[in-house]
Amino acid sequence: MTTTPARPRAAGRPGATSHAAIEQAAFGLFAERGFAGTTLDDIAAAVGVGRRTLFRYYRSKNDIPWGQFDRTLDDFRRILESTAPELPLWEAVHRGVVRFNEFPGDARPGHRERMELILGTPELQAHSALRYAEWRAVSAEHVADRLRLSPTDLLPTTVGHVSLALALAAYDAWMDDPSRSLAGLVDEAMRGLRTHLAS
Amino acid sequence: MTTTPARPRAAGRPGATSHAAIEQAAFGLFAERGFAGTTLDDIAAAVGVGRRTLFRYYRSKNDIPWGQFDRTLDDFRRILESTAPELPLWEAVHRGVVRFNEFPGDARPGHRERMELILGTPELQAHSALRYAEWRAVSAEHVADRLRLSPTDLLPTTVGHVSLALALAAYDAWMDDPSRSLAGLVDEAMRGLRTHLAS
DNA sequence: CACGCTATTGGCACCGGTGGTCATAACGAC
DNA sequence: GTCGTTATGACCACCGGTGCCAATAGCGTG
Repeated sequence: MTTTPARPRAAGRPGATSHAAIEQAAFGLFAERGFAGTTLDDIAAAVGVGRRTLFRYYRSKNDIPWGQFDRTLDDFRRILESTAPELPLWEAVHRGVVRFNEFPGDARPGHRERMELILGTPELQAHSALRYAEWRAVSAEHVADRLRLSPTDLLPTTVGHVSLALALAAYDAWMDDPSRSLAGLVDEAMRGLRTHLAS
Repeated sequence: MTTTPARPRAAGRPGATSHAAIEQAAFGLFAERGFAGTTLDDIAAAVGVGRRTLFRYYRSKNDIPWGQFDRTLDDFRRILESTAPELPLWEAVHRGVVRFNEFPGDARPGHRERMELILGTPELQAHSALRYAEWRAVSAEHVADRLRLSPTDLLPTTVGHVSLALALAAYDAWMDDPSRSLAGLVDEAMRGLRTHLAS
């Protein structure tokens, strides 16, 4: 879980590998043989490390494609906190989601490969639900903060679920058409929803 | 998968059990020892069949709590089809979701037990994502039909995701407060969302 | 009533992911 | 060099899931 620690000075035996090395080896194998077709033994061998050691870097095989998601969540939290407070709440959250999905050009291919793997593999789709729950909690907390409600109240959780819904709809569309911008699709999904509900 | 077949005349050897019997035994054990703490051997023993046989009634352990979900999906489809065509689309879908979540008083305790298990068990939360995808597809198809779009277009998938989002937010709230009506919570979530987005 | 037909059962072997334990290796500090 | 610390990797056991196949139990027929 803890990403490759950028410890000031290491105390004991140094790690035999790193998250980056594992992910690189793993993604290579996944691309070659598919996710299910790649065993942990394969990955361990490719990394040059014991199979048991992999579990000290990732909680499970399913966690490997998600990488260091906790960091990503911190980013999202920071983005939401930095939205202009004078914006209507819905728009603040929405812009946060959009910004969260803006990737610099060079990060895009890697991100796309990752998401294709995740969204195209049933085991991983299922596993993602747990990650999404953490993501929703972040938006729900933001909404609860601004409205002085509890994060478990109906409105904050609803906004959390709906924000995720828009992002996932955008991802679905992005999978169909890589040429579109992800952030643009999130925006379009929101416009579609508002129009849909406005009648 | 196929629910206990109501075959007109059986040809070969009769089944040794039924979906109902398996679910009953399984839910009993889950309540007693938890989902993870119950092995398939336990269930098989309780039902009085071989472990191997369980897999002919349910694809996996995770599928047992969901029961006959395909039937439920058919219900949902029928409910959507029977909504008044003069209603604005968003409202038709919304009412469909609300009706789908109205349970007759006597079905409620069982349904609640089932959903508590599902929503409270990480493995099952994850597995549910696959079920939700089928559910979303039903609403997306309905929207696509009425708008003469493809079910994979952005608006239909968005509506599918958002409808599910509202239902799940309602379930979250229902878990916190069993005294509320589920359908009422779906309705309240939708009202909250419309207000939220209207500013 | 015996016979064959047929669908279901259930045992068995096997794979892969996951978790526990423990001896051991490699480093920094003293 | 010794000690404390930390990560490693081997061994083991468990469980879910799958392919294979022989055994089985009703049914309809002759």
